[in-house]
Amino acid sequence: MARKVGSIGAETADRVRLAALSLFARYGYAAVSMRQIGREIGLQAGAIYNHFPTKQHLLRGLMVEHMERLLTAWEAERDDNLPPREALVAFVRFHIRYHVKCGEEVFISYMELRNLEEQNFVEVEELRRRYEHSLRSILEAGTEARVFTVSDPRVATMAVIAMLTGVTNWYRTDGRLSLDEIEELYVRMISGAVGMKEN
Amino acid sequence: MARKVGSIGAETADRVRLAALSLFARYGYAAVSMRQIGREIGLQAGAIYNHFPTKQHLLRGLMVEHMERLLTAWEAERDDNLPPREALVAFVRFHIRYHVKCGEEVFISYMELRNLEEQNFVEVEELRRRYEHSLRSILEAGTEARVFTVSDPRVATMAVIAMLTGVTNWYRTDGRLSLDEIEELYVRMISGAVGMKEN
Amino acid sequence: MARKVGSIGAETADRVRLAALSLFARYGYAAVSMRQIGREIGLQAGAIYNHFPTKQHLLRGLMVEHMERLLTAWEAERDDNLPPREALVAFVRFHIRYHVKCGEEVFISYMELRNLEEQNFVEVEELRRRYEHSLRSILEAGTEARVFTVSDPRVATMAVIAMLTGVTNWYRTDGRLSLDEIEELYVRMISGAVGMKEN
Amino acid sequence: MARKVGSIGAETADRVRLAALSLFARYGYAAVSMRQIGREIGLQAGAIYNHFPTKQHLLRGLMVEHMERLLTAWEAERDDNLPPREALVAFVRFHIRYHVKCGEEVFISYMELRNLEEQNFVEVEELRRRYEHSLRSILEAGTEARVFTVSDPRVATMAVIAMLTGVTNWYRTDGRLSLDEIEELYVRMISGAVGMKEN
DNA sequence: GATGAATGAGTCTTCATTCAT
DNA sequence: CATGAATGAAGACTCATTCAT
Repeated sequence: MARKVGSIGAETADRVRLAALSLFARYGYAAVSMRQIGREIGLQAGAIYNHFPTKQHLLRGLMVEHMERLLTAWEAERDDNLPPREALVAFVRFHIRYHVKCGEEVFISYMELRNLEEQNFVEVEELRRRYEHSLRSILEAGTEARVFTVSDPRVATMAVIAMLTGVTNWYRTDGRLSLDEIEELYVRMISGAVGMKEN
Repeated sequence: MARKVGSIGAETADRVRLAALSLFARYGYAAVSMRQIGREIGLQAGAIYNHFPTKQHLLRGLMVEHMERLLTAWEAERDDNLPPREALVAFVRFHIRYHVKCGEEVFISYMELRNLEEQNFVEVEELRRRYEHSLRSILEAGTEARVFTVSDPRVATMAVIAMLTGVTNWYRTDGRLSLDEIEELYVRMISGAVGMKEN
Repeated sequence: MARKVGSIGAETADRVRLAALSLFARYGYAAVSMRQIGREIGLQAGAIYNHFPTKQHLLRGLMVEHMERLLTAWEAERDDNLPPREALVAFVRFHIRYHVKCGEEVFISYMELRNLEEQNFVEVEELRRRYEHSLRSILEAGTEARVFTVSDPRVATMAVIAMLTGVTNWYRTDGRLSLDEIEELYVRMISGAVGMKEN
Repeated sequence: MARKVGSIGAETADRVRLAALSLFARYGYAAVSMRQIGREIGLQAGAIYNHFPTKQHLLRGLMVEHMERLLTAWEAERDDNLPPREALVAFVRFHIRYHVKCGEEVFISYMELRNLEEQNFVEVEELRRRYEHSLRSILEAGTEARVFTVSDPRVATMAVIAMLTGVTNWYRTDGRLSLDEIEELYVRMISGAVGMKEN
């Protein structure tokens, strides 16, 4: 049988993406089959290939698009004129706020790196590098301005990112703490971690 | 752990474990086949079943044994009489030192949780909870004693663990920094993060 | 066979036929997909079904039409009043000249017989039988007239056809020998094979 | 379930080969599935891969081994001291006798050439070239010795081979003519085709 | 008449697992 | 305890074909 009435290509592609995202996050890329993705949205596995040439393309798309959206959102929000203290706070708040909204994307972006083929891996890593570089610049500027006491900005960058991203592992919309409270907690902890001077 | 002469079976089981560990870490549990594990050590896939009843048992074993070794090592080293400041420093140093030594175990213990069958998952999570509880106790004690300024010990525990475990993602034996220097950096950052009083 | 202006449909059908012919000859009927044929001429696979009801019809068409054109061409050229010697020479020259012009059709007409459904197979075989019967009649007439020395006209027919058709396997337009020279060589060899008396 | 009692590897491989040969000959390589081959001999498709790494290897094996057996048989029978007339007769008789015994191998060796991957194709072609070269040498020697009247030995070689191999297309063990009679007919026709002098 | 999206069956191949030897 | 051969299910992907638009 042919096309279901009213179904449009782009719409189906989006449903596939969504199903894949959710399944990859829950079971892992390698453990999820095209059949399973199709079943989730009432499609034969083969039909997915009308929208994505391979399973790998599907994964790459999810990761690259996530990273690009993240970068775009950060570019829109960052303010390079902010002094280091305020810049760090802005980054921390942005990172948490943005990441808890798309926990699944974040999760697979860390977990499925090894399932990316070389070329796609390089592409995603470059995007990540660009994002994390923002934080490093802030830490370096603050260190130079003697408002932070960071011995090794490279290590500090990774430490802060690790701490921040960890939030997505336990954050629940209906949890004990509001998003605002969580942001506040992390601003305090990270301020301390980088040895931020009180004023 | 020297093997007695003739205990060739246990030796083979160990070779399987080692190969599986390395392959699971590199490619992921779901993406690694029993044939691949066998090939790595010159064995037919079928022979693995003389030592492990299923692939899932193999994974469970790696994860449970890792967590148990970790707990045992920590039990041996912890000193509950230490005041909070010193206890925290001891935990930080222990965690880093222990984890960088077994990056692969740590990696799969985080990555492959979702590939554990329910019962095994529960078991591993309980072990992890016990380990992380040590840190939480230290943070709570230090907060109560007003030597730390931690607003939310539960969140702080997860934040500190996330930051610390992140080290295994980039640590290289022959890297720029010695293990000692790295421990020092993290002691400083985490001391700051928990608002440790200077004295 | 000029197409009337506007008869764009028939034109598309012809492009399909041409593409299918070429692809079937190169890769074999079973190994060529409707998508591949469509791609070759910038068409979606589905569009082919506006012109041919099934892939099998496409194959049948190519083979039947080839055989019919061959028969028609031979009917136009044959001269039943020719004496056996001249008739054989005429057949040899015609066969070679005609077959090297449509190597692909000849090729698939031999190679894809087994991919024809029963009914289509019978139809094509009947056409082939009719064509080859011309040669057999010539050989029988010549034998009766004692200008050929053929022990078994049935076997001789198949032997001559096999020898002649083999030309299409190696003939190249720009090869070492001209078509005329090739015809001459085969006339000599086949004359010998049928024991043609010198005069 | 594991191995069926008594089945041995080499034996199964042979049964696979035989089934594949027969099916490839009847339906063509591309049209035959591994399932079909397995079904023919009561095996799951997957089990075939215990004996042949790919379907292509199976095909290559059938063709290469056929050509090698053919060459070996001819090497055992040829006698380079025979004068051209006798040598040609020997070749004709050998070719027919050998080829009618393995019609399926011969058939796929011609039909499935295009389904061989480049490297395998080259290998098979080289074997074929070596075999056909024997005939060409005979024709050239006979021409030089003026016992044959061949204008172009290269073309004559292909013509003779084509005529001879055609036999496999219609030969039936229980046919009208005995193998001996058929050999006799072809010796006469081919002697004529190469213009063999009567004595 | 063409497209693009869909189906359902099929492709080759790999998988975890079993078991006679 | 290991091998090698097997099973049956499943993997990603392609196929001929259909049909609403």
